[in-house]
Amino acid sequence: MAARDYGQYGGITRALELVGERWALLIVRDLLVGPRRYGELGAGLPRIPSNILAARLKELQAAGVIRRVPHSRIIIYELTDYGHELEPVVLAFGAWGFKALGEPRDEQIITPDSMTMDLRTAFRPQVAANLPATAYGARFGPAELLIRVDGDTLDVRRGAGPVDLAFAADASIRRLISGELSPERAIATGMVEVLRGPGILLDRFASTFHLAA
Amino acid sequence: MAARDYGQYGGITRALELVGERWALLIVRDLLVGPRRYGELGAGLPRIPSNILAARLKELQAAGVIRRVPHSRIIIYELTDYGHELEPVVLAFGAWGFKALGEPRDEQIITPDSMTMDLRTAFRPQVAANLPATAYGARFGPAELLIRVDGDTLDVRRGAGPVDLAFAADASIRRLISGELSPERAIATGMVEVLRGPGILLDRFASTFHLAA
DNA sequence: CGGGATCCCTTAGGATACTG
DNA sequence: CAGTATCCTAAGGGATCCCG
Repeated sequence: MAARDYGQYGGITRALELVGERWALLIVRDLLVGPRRYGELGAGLPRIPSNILAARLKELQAAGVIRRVPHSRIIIYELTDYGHELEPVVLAFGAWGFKALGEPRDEQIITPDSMTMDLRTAFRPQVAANLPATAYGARFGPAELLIRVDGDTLDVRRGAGPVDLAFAADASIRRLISGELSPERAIATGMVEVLRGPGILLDRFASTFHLAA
Repeated sequence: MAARDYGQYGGITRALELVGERWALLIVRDLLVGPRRYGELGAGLPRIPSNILAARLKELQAAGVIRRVPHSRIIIYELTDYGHELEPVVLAFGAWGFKALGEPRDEQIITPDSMTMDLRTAFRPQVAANLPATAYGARFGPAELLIRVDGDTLDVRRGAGPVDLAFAADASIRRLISGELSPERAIATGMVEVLRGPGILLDRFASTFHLAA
């Protein structure tokens, strides 16, 4: 149960001992979106074995990265302050990996939490600050996100709500964010389907969320 | 040989597929210090099995993170541009882990490359910019580093050279950097041994390299 | 039903030895 | 020096079962 060590004394080896095991950083990623229950974490991590999830939660707790909070009958997992300090690392790491994303393989899915973190990664506050406050409703397969941009702040949460633009997309949203695909062509080719509101707002979306290779 | 995937389409999962395997990020860390040969990498990664090192190098190469460069008879590994973009991530990750470092266990060693990266992590350019240019010679067990600070730039390399202050320390150097131990006490208790130059310069060192929990 | 624990099997990782 | 080859252990994967 103790994470395997590297026989070395240093910052990076220590970090890897704490969150370097398989699945661990993905648990942290999902908890950065918000506190989650055991079942929610399992649902957001496709095919993670239940025993591995349980083991990682114990290890992360022992490492002081997460906390186990019983709420009446149910149990909530949340990041400690120290765990929360991983946010810039996870975002930067995600930005790096985003650039290497190709087309999705068939068995790959998009979960609400992973999409939320990718949006945070691609968010450009300095651009958004000069644009009007906008609410987007985005549906990626089964996942529906409510994306609110106001000034230089971003708020993403699950579910629906009043929005200026509602659209449905699949993984090709990546090509919109990377700039490989223009908003016009995304709509014209049907890769992004506008459900409500003026399609021109997709331009604003693409300016707000941008991360090029 | 293909790294195991996570069945998910997103930036962080992609990053973990590329450099998330055990040892991989440590190889990247050492290559951030400079190009290295196979044997040098093995020496800097205590107890890494040779077959694992070979496997990781192939995977990292296939991932576009490192490059294999034959130089006449010998072979050099170096980061690609894309691999080099991991530098801020590795530094931030190392800073996070540094805060959780306790006392070293007996079998833990300090390698020149890991110490170099820890120094880069703890370096405070804005503080250094207001101090005179200084060269330190630091010996950590068998590893000897030449640390040159000039304005807001830092240069660390192996070996000796003309320095303003030469000192020997062990892993307790961490407590100096974290601020748990004052430079005066570090010298008084013998944890840091001044070999050459005025010991007062250790104050400057502690101001320049600081990373508190 | 949420939150796990247990089982068995597969595969990656570790130790050591060996080779061009 | 720069890797392969081999053997073995331990961690991960998948399904199922359990308990409050």
